[in-house]
Amino acid sequence: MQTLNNNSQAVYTLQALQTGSHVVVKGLSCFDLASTLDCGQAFRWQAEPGDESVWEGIAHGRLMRVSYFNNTLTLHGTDLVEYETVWRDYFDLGRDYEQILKDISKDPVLAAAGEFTKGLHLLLQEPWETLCSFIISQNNNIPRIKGIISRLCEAFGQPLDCGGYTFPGARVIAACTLEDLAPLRAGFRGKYILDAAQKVAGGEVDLNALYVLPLDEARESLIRIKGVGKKVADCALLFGLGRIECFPEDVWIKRAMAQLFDGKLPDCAMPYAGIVQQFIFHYARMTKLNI
DNA sequence: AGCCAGGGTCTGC
DNA sequence: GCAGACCATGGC
Repeated sequence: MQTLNNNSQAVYTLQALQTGSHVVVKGLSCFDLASTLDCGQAFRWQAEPGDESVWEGIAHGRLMRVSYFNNTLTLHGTDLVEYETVWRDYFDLGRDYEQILKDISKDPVLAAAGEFTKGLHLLLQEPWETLCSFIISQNNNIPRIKGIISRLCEAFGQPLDCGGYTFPGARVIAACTLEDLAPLRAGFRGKYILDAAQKVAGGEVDLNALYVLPLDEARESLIRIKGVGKKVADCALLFGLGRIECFPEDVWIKRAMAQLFDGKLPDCAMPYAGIVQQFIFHYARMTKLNI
């Protein structure tokens, strides 16, 4: 079902129903939990052992258990109000990915990458958690990023009734010393985490302003933080603030761009740059570009 | 053992 | 503007 919002952009509306303490979203054809939750945009999701159709993670201060089967997404332990205020946007369920796939398939390489990664959705995560996570990501590998973040949450987050810990707020981290952060084993990134927390908690960097600031100004604001360059800033803007015009270029993307696209993103991808970036990243890593 | 990991900073040209 | 050393840590 499609309707129009006040910007005259097509809005994709899926039927969501509440059954008991679950919310069920039906008719979701272009969706895949494994590639969405384990493609290096978020670091706190885990598949049920032996079952890639059920995942558990903590976001927005809540433990969420999701499953996807037969074009139906089930969100456990929530209600329609929370779905509409948090999870619909988090899983980017208001966007028509079939249409995106159709549009980018004008380019044959993107068609292949899009088909390969079909179902991968962009996640709209929380700004501070995303910024902090991608500061930790620099010159690092995904398993170790997950470990550092896990220790960060356990040490400074709030325990949840059902297990696990929330991602600690910037204020909590800002009150720490470098020695407090030592157990995280974040290496040289510890001082960057502290500077980010201090600037965010102190209001020097206003993350909520970044939703609407012109892109270059938003980027400049983030780059004031020590340890934040263009790539980390773009990741925070894309994954934490939904700025899909960002196209973060890490080592994999640089390799893929040179090898697959002769350095230039095809025009048909431009309206969805950040989303397509995620397709290319996942495609490049999974195939190791041995084509 | 040595290289690499969703980079950034600092120095020196 | 651009190259190169360096930054901590852990997996392979």
